[in-house]
Formats: sequence, structure tokens, C-alpha cells
Amino acid sequence: MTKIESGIATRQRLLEAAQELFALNGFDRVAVRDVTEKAGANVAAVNYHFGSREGLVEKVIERYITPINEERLARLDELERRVPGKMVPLEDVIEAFVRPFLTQVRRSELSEKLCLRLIGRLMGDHYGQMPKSLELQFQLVSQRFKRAFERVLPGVAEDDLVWRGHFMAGSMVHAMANGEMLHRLTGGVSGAPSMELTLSRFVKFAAAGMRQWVPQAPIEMDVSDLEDSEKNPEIPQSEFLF
Amino acid sequence: MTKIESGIATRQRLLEAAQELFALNGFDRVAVRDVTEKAGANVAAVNYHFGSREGLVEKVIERYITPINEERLARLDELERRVPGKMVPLEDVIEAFVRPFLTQVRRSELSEKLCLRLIGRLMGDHYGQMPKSLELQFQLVSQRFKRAFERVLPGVAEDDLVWRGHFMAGSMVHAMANGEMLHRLTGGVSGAPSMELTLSRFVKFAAAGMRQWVPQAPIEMDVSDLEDSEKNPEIPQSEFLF
DNA sequence: GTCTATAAAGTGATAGAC
DNA sequence: GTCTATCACTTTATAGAC
Repeated sequence: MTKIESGIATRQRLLEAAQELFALNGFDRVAVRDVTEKAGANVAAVNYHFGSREGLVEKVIERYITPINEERLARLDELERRVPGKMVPLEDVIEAFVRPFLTQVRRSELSEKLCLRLIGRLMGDHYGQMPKSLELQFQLVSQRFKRAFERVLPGVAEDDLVWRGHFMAGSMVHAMANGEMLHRLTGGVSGAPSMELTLSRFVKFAAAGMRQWVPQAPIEMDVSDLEDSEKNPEIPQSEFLF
Repeated sequence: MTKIESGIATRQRLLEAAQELFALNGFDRVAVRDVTEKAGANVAAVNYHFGSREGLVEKVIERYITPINEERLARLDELERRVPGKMVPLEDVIEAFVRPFLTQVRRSELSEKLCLRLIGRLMGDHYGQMPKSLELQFQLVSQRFKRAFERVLPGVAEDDLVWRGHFMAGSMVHAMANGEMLHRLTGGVSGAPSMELTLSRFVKFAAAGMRQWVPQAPIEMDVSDLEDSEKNPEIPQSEFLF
């Protein structure tokens, strides 16, 4: 629990101290006193600068989420400007949605691990109770991306699309917040988590889930390196109903 | 904030009151006094019956998670007994992983909505800090499912498989915890959330993500109901690198 | 098992001096 | 802007009577 160097404006130090503590312990388990102490500021500082504890929480959230959402929209704009007739690859839309998280991680004062955890907590604890200022932002983002997905995945029913997007967002949040935990739980099989590799994996997973290609004919698989017994697995032709 | 009918053993009433409050407000925002009051018990009851507040939290978590994990393993056993030579459909393995949540929802004293939120919170808040008694359980479950997925998806590298499983679990947790929120955010497009339908949607999404079929040749799509302009979208042949 | 009373520490917030 | 002092509660936990 290191103190944060003095000299920077108090307000800034408070924000930095707060975000680190929130990342470590969760938004609810951090007292105003913990923050001010870590920031080397006075107990009253939080109330002076942010009006209340809640005000501080909101500012921390805004500071993290707003640039992410802005970059998302900017990337989407750019995609839509690209060669008007041509269809944009689904993967690019998904990347426009996720990569801003990585940008934020790099921009953040926090370590990669902590920053990811903070974002995960943000989305987890506060998904249903975002600050007013962010609700509109999120509505805009999800509207824009919904339309983008509709264009890139023509023929998918609207409700299906919305749910697929929901699943996609969920796997992203969870993967970010618990990536290191995966490492532990699997005894290291998942490999040292590099963000860029994880992003790549995520995009592939999400793209497959979003488009849900079903092979019309027996699939061509590369079976060259499989055991004989595995060469002709009975691939489920998914008589999948519910 | 209704009281829970007296007459049932205090311990039981405390558990029921606690789980409802935890679902509503999150594990951290509920005081022991809130629980005892709702349960119509004495303030000291929690400490008498569970040793401490933390003891109560652990019991609530165990009560929800253990039967889910047991059913998961039982379903997997059953799948593996089925026609030994034949390969089990991926969808069935995924369902063995998720359906126990629905079973739990039906068994629970809580409303569907609250129960899903509680489970979502469990996985969110406590994924990294499960009670000791559950850590082993989770390790066993994830090992068993890892092996099942390996068998059903031959040819997928181990680390890829682990990550895909991780993404899958994440989208499930998130979808459960925030399904109603999706409804709000999309202005109702997602349709009234029926658990069975959501499960079906989830299984399809997850299965596609887990197997990641890539078409080797131009895909046959049903374009009969598309506009002319949409008939020949340039389907991305995913030169997808990162 | 249940209760009261109370301890002991922690909580967010603020008035008012500097 | 910053600080001290302090208020007004709330928190978990427990000792000891019933």
C-alpha cells in the first residue's frame, strides 16, 4: 500500500489512489480514509474535491469509461467511411468494440493486471447502475454497434443479434477481469496472458459466435496431424432444438 | 423489504433472508443487522449460527454453487456413458455446463430474476476469492469439462481450448446477471427473457465460438429474403492475423 | 438457542480555523 | 485549498443473563 508521490495536484492524486484501491478491493470495500491516506491528502479532501464519496466513485468510472466509448465510436466511424460499397469484416467491427480497452490499459497509470481488474469491476458492479452521465453514452454506443452488426450480419434476426452482442460483451468483461485467475485455475496451460494475443483469441471467439456459421456440407478439416481414430469423428450435424 | 415468515428454523430463515438481500444489493452492501431484521431473528443470531458475517456469506455461496457443480458433473458422467464409440455433440457438453443454472433457479426460493442476479454476483464478486471449500470443486469441474471439450473438439490446441472455455463461461455469467438490463438497454428488442430460450441462444453462441468453423469454400447462404444489394456481400475471408 | 447491553472500531461528512 | 476536531451514525462481534 504505497503512498502516491506528492506534488501532483491533490485532485489527481486522489483519483489515482482511488482507482488503484478500487481495482484491488472493489468499490465497496474502500473507505474515504483509505483513499486520502494513500494519496497523502487530508481526510476532508475527497469531500472538498468531489462533494462526496459517491462523487469520487463516479469520477473514477467516467475517467475510465468515457475515453473507451469515444474510441469505440471513432473506430466505428472510420470503419464506416472505408470503401462505401464494400462490406466491412465482422472481425473489424468486433475489434472496434474491444480494442479501446487495450488502449485504455496502456494509457492508464495502473499496471496491466490492475487496470483490467478495475475495468472488469466497473462493468460488473456498476453495469446496472452507471452514473447518469454514462447511461446515454452506453445507449449511443450499443445503438451504433447494433446497427453496425446488422449491416455486417445481414439475415440475422434482430433479437438474435442483440443477444449475441450481449454474450459477446459478457465474455469480454469476464475475460478481462479474470484472465489471471484463468492462469491459476488451469495450472498455467492458458499461457502467460499477453493482451494482444488474448484480444486476437477473443475476436475469433466472438466472431464465430456472432455469425454462427453452420456448414451446409461435410466440412473440410485439416486432419493431417490427427490420429487415425480421430480422422472421422462423427461431427454433430446439430439437431439442436430446444 | 418483507420479513420472512417465522416458524422455520432460524438458521434457514437467516440464509433465505441473506440470499435475497445479497441478490438485491450485492454482498458488500448488506449489514448483518439487515439480515437478522429481515429474518425476524436477533442481531446475535448470525454470529451464533455462522460464526461471523463472513461465515454466512460462505454458506450462502456454497448453498447455491455446490448443487450446480454436482449436477454439472452428473450430466457429464451421463454424456460420457452414452454410446461409447460415438462422439457426443459439442452442444450437449455445453448444455451440461449451463443447464444446472436453470435447475438451480427453479429450485431456489428466490424469483427467477433475483436468483439469476445472485448467481451473477457470486461469480462476479467472488470468482477470484471463492471459499476454500469451493476452490477444489471448481478445479474439478473445470478439469473435467476441459477434458470433455478436448474430446469433442479434437485438433484444437490446449491453450486455445482453455481460452475458449473461459470466454464461454464469461458470456454465461454476464448474460445471467444482466439479462433484464439488456431488455432495458435495447428498448425491449431482445424480447421478454425466457430462460429456456436464452439457454438455447447461449448454447448456439458458445458452440460456434468453441468450434470456430471457418468455411473452406464460399458459403451457401440463404439469400432468398434479402434485398438485391445484399445478395452478394463480400464475405470476409478473414485474413485475420494480429 | 435467544436475548439485551455494550464494546470497540470504523464510517462519511462538515464546521471553522488557518 | 488544506487542516483539525468532532459529530452522528453504523459496523461486527461478544459477554452474560435468561
